[in-house]
Amino acid sequence: MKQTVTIKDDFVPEKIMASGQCFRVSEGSNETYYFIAEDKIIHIRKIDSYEFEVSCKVGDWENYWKRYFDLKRSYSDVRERCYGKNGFIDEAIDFGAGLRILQQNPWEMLITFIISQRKSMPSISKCVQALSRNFGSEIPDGFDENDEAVFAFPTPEQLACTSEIELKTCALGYRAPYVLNAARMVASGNFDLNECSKLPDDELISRLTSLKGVGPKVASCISLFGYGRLTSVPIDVWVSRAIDNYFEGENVFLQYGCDAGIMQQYVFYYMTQTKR
DNA sequence: TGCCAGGTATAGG
DNA sequence: CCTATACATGGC
Repeated sequence: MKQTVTIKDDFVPEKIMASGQCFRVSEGSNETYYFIAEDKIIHIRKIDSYEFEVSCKVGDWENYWKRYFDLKRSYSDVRERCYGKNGFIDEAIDFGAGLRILQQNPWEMLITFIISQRKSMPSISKCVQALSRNFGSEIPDGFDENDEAVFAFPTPEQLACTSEIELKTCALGYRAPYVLNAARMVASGNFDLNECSKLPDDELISRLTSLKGVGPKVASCISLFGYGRLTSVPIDVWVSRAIDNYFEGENVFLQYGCDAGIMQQYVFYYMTQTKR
């Protein structure tokens, strides 16, 4: 169903697509963006300053996508209250205005960020696409920017009954056993992702890092993008470089408290886009 | 061709 | 606690 929605806050799909938090987004013609999450797909196109044309299943906009895009939160308020504490962060905020932290599915984040280690963002997208196409279910009436069928991200059960050999056909390399183990742990009920959402931030991280292939950085990404823990600050090579070169080795994100994860995202986007 | 990509596990000090 | 090294794969 097509409908017009009003979003009176930061929302630039192109920036979100390039921000390294979701790997199932693509751009079609007429600046239309295709987001896939779980067993859902949405097409989004800007038609006016605050007006967007969205196309998705009836009810999904209200019941799913508004939460996915974190539309309850005012990111312009966040930018305003965080501005002025640090010159480099201010630059990153200005550069990245339009970004949001998506509230994605924890299972998808778990697998996606296990895969992400020592891979480029395009490579991660290709792996996720291959996993979905090979092991996920086709989304009924779902079509991408090339008018081709779209596949949902595989469920824990679907991945649990694959093999390392099969997974390696998706270019997972040495991460294949990590992914298979995580899938079996979740599918068997030995690792309950829903229960994890009840844990405080630090316990959530330690629970996640108990899985093979999940270290502090990957756990921070799952915590931030999958569980909406905005205090999480994933420190990857780019953010680490920013800390070394522009923050005199100090983790300046901590002083932003509940907005720290958002500041991290602005800095990551700024660093990667400008190749600092 | 060597280096890097949204790192982690492991061994050794 | 710390540091060093191996790890698959693809792009440049």
